[in-house]
Amino acid sequence: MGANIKLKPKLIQSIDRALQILESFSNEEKELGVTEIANRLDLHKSTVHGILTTLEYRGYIKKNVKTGKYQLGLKLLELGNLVHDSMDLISLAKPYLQELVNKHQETVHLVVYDRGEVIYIDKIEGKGAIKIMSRIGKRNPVHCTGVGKCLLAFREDHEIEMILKQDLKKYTVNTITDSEKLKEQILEIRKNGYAFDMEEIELGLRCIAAPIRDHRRKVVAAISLSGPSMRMDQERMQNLVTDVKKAADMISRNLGYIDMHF
Amino acid sequence: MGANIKLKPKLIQSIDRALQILESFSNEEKELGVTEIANRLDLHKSTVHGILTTLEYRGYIKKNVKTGKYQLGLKLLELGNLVHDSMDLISLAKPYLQELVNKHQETVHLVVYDRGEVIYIDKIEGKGAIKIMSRIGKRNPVHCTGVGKCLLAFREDHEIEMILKQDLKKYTVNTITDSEKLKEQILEIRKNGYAFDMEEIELGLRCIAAPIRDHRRKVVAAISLSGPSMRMDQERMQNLVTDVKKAADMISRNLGYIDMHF
DNA sequence: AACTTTGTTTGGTATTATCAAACAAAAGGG
DNA sequence: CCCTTTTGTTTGATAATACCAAACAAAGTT
Repeated sequence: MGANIKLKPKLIQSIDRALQILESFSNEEKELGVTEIANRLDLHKSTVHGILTTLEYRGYIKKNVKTGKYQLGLKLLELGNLVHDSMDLISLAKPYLQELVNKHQETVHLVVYDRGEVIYIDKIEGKGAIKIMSRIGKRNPVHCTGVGKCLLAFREDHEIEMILKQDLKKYTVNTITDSEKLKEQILEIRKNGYAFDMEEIELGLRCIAAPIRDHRRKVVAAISLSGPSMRMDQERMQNLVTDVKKAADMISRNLGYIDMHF
Repeated sequence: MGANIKLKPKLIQSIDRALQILESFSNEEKELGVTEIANRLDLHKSTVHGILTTLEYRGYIKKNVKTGKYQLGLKLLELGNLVHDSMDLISLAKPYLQELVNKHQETVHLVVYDRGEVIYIDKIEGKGAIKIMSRIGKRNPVHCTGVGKCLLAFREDHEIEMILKQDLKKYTVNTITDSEKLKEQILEIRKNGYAFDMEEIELGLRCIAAPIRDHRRKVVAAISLSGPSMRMDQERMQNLVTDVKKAADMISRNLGYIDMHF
């Protein structure tokens, strides 16, 4: 669970269960039955039924009358859109991300940092046949993604130390699990203003990432351009750095960031 | 509440309250405090606090450490996106809607029917200075919107009768509140395959709407092109009908609909 | 610095969510 | 086609749990 060291606070059981039910749905499992959910969360089906009734009444769940199963409701589309619209960052960054995609035909991500993890808040796919497995709202660790290392590099020292102290889970042979080595790279990233991910979370996946700063010069987000290793040799990656950094800088400027170099 | 005749079922209080809290947020009120919510929903602040803690733990709510107030969380972005992705209709319709917007520079909507009401599931804004007040996820009555009348016209007769029997709320001087007159119009819409909204829900707002059918020839959605009356005179509207119908037909075809006219 | 207003924590109480069991309605299989 | 199995729904008794109130803490305001 990343650097989320927070202890589980006193939760309201029924609400917590309701939220867990919502999260049981996924792109692979768009429809779930009562007993299916009950087994998964180890609850009684009558309990699940009651929760579903409440969720359905408010539009968070919809029952498919044909199959009798349940699926996520349109209320979530509404609330999701509300969140989307409140994030100025997304709409502001969109044109620059689109430009990157158009020019290089690789998938681009926009992410923010949240409690020791990275959250994808926008994504534009390249035309390439190879799709990157990612999803808006998805969380990933910081130590093995380009954007993650970018965001980590500009956090406060004590927070970095905290992450480094924790167990750096190994995802591939390239994942950096040695905290000393990661620290070195963080210093590099700070100096250069960009990061690479050399198949550190998934074999065959490489990316270039760069940080986004707001008007207070604080790093608040990061973008990345990812592609399959076969298209991402060292030389091309080095060439892409300029464009990725430029896009990130343009977004920063739109957030009120003023470059002090002159 | 439209034709939603459903009685309030036995709801789980705490969950229902939690959902009501989520819905308290809006574009105008992105941040709310504990007591603010408590007063609004007539709950004790300790109760609200407990619910918020649970919602926050799961990421549905995020506390702004600067202001101390709460706002909607990124988990809703994730779930909203999940719903979005499961609706093939949206992505499938997008290019045709975009084409309409590009050509006519007016706002376009994509809607579905749900329990006697219309729900907006996508929207692309025109470049025009006058913005249409609408929002993805918003519900509107069927009797006074172009899309609503479109969707109603192709429902089963008994459902139409049910809607007609109900009180047709007056929104403007142009709102059709006479069920006989509405019935006549519905027959017209069935025959012609498109509907007008002549400032029936909001003064100064007109639109052209057309139905979308799936592979079973069933009307499952509708689109509309809306604009301010000053740009929407009778002549232009009549001219727009062709393009709106054409876009709707193209989307229908993408859903597997096969036209039997030949 | 005193006073509001706000968010948070606490624990007793009664409401309420939960469980189990029985029912109903489909689905599957012989 | 009927019987079996699985699934969704309803019920009511019980104990757990969400709720309220009151007290506390921390800001914000005058």
